[in-house]
Amino acid sequence: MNQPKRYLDIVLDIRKMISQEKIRPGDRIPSERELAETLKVGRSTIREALRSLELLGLIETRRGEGTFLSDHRNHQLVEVLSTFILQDNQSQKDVWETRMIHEISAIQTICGNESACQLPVWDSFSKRIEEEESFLREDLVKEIMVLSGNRLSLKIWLLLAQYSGNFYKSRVTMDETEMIEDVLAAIRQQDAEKAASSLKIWIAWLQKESKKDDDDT
Amino acid sequence: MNQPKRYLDIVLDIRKMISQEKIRPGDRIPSERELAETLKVGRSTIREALRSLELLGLIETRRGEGTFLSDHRNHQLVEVLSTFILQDNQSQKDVWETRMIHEISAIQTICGNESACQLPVWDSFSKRIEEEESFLREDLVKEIMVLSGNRLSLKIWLLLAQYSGNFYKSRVTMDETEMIEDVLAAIRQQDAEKAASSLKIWIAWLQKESKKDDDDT
DNA sequence: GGATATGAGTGGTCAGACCACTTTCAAAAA
DNA sequence: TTTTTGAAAGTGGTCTGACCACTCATATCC
Repeated sequence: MNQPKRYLDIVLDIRKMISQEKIRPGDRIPSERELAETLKVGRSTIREALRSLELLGLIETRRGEGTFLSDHRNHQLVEVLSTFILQDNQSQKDVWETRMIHEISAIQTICGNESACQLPVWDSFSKRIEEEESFLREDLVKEIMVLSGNRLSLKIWLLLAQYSGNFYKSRVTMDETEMIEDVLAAIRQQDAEKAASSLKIWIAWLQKESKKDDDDT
Repeated sequence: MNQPKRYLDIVLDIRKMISQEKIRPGDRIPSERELAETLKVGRSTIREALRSLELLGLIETRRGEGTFLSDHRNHQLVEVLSTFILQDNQSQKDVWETRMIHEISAIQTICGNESACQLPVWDSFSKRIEEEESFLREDLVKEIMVLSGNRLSLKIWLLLAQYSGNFYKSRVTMDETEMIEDVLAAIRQQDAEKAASSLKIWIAWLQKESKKDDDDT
C-alpha cells in the first residue's frame, strides 16, 4: 500500500487552515511546532511542506519571528523553474524569439498609452544618441518593459535577458543609432505598427551581431 | 548575519549537479544520504530541498527506489497553486495578458507557414463544432502553441496555463462557437492579422466569463 | 529451473537536541 | 519616574540517529 505522501496532505491542511482562520497576506501563520502538534505529525514533515510552499513563493519565513503568508508579489517560482527548464539546451533562437515576443507586445501596449509615449525618458535617450553619449541597450528595452505595466511579463523578460548572452547588456554602437531613433520616433508618434516593426528590425540586427560574437568565442 | 537558507543553496547545487553529471529526465539522482554526505549537510536539509522540487514537479520520488529527474509535466502544482495564489487582481490580469501575448504571437507565426495552416487539425475542430461535439478550449490553443515551433514559448505558456484557473481546461460552449470559427477561418486563409484579432476577441470573452466564475465562488 | 527468503539500499517519518535570531518585558540603572 | 539593559521565551534552521515501509537484486532452497 503506497500511501500518499504526508507532506502533501500537510500542504492542503495548511491551505485549509489559512482559509478557515481567514489569514490574510502578510499575516503570521502558526509556528512549526504548533502545526506539528495540532496536525499530529513530526516537525520535519511540517517543514518539508512549508519549505515547498516557500519555494513557490506562497509563504515567507523569518527566523526568530515566524512564518507569514506571502503577498505573492514575487513569483520566484518562475525563476527556479526557468533555470531548470532552460538547462536542457534550448536553442538560443527560441530564447531570442520569446524575448522579442514580450518586447514587441510591450511596445505596442505603450503606444496605446498617450502619457507613456510623451515621457521625457524617450527624449533623454535621443539626446544621448545625439551627443554620442552611449548607454546600455538593455536600459532602453527595460524602460519599455517596465512601462508596459505587466509585471509578470517583465519578470519573464528579465529572466530571458539573462539567457541571451552578454550582448544585450553592452552599449549601443554608432551602427545602430538610426534603428534606435526609428523606434523612439515611433513611440513619440504613438504608432504601434511602426514601433513594432522598427523594434523588430533592431532586434534582428542585434541577434545577428550577437551570433557573430558567439562564433568568435 | 542572517545567512541565506541552506536548502535554497541545495536546490541550486542539485541543479548544477544535474547539468554536470548530464542527468536526463527519467534518470535517477543520488540518494538523499549520498547527497547529504557529498554536500556536507544533514539529510533533513536535503529533504527540504527535494520536497520543494517535487512539489514543483521537477523530480519524482519512489519509496524504495530513489529520486528521479522528472520531465516537468506534473500537475499537483496546479491545484495547490491555483487555490493559493492569485486572488490578487493585478497578477491574475497579468497572467491572462501574458499568456495571451504568447498565444497571439504563436498564431501569427503559424499564419506565416502555409503547411501549418492547411493541417487537417483545423478542419477536425470545425467538424466537431458543427456536430456539436464539444472539446477542451485548451486543446485548440495548445495546438496553436505547439505548431508555432517555439518550444520555450510553449513551456512558458504551459506554466501560465496552470495559473489560469480551471476555466481554460473546460469545454467550449455554444456561445463561443462563432468566435472560434472566426479563428479557424483566419488560419485557413493564412490571415495573420485577422487571426490575431479573432483570437483576441475570443480570449477577452473567456477572461470575462472566467471572472464571473470566480465571483460565484 | 523456479519459487522463496534474505539483506542491502531507498525514501518517509519521527523525536530530540542545539543554534541563531527576534521580541518581550521585568529588573536595574539613570 | 523614565530609560536602559538583559534574561527568557518563542521562532525558524540544522543536525543526528533511529525506525518504518518499500523495492530490488541476490542467494538459497525445493
